Amino acid sequence: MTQIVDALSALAQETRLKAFRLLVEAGAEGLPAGRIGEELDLPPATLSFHLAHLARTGLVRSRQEGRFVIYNADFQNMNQLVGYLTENCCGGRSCAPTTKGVRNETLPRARRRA
Amino acid sequence: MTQIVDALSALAQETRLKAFRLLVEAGAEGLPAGRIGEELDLPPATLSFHLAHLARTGLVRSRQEGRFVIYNADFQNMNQLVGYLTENCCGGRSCAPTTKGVRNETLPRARRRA
DNA sequence: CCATCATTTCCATTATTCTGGAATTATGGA
DNA sequence: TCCATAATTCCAGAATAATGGAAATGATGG
Repeated sequence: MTQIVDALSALAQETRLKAFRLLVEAGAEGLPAGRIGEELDLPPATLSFHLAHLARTGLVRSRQEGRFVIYNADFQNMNQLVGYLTENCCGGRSCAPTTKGVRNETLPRARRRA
Repeated sequence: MTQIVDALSALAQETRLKAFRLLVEAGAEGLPAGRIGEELDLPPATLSFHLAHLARTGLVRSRQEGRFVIYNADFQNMNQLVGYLTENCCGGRSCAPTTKGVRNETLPRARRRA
């Protein structure tokens, strides 16, 4: 539960949510910290603070590459978070996205459950 | 985005997450405030503070019923939150729930009666 | 109305989080 | 080595959130 709360609070902040979305867009390769700071127009200390926060919760990982530190989203952990919410906070209902375009073929066929 | 951040931060707090889960369990009928305070062992002012927080974000609704105020989870809004996360924060990956007992490669969890 | 119970509001206190300048560490190149 | 660049840590102030006692509001039955 603590882990879940931590992960939620990591995303419950505009700057961090934006940063995380950039990393999601960037995919597995990730982005150098500075690139994120540039996009979000953040002073380095503030940027570092937020990236560290995301990293502490496991939603994000970092690796050194040359003089850059590359961050990337950890999709596995993000999956677990969404999984938790779906299972524990949706009362057994689908909680699947209902937005246009995207049809959830990824869902394992929600077998009826009376 | 503000809405999403607000909803996330509503859940990003242990007391509120617990309260919300109680309401999810309780389903559409909901629970009187006092019942929640009893379960979570909270002084009334603290309880009210957190319920109001959840209600402000729309994750929860309340109605007066006799001398009780009944709270219930708003599954529609919760769905939207999960939908947002799935679509915007999962990079197109499944992020799908394992509905009921189904095991997913990355989900080490289990437990919790069906 | 009055007593009582349920809940909220008020308010002060404490705790936590956010912010960013300045100093520091790390890396690579000339 | 020395310099430039990338990023983090240090630190302190500002802002926001959580806590809960006490008083106020609201609802119901007598």
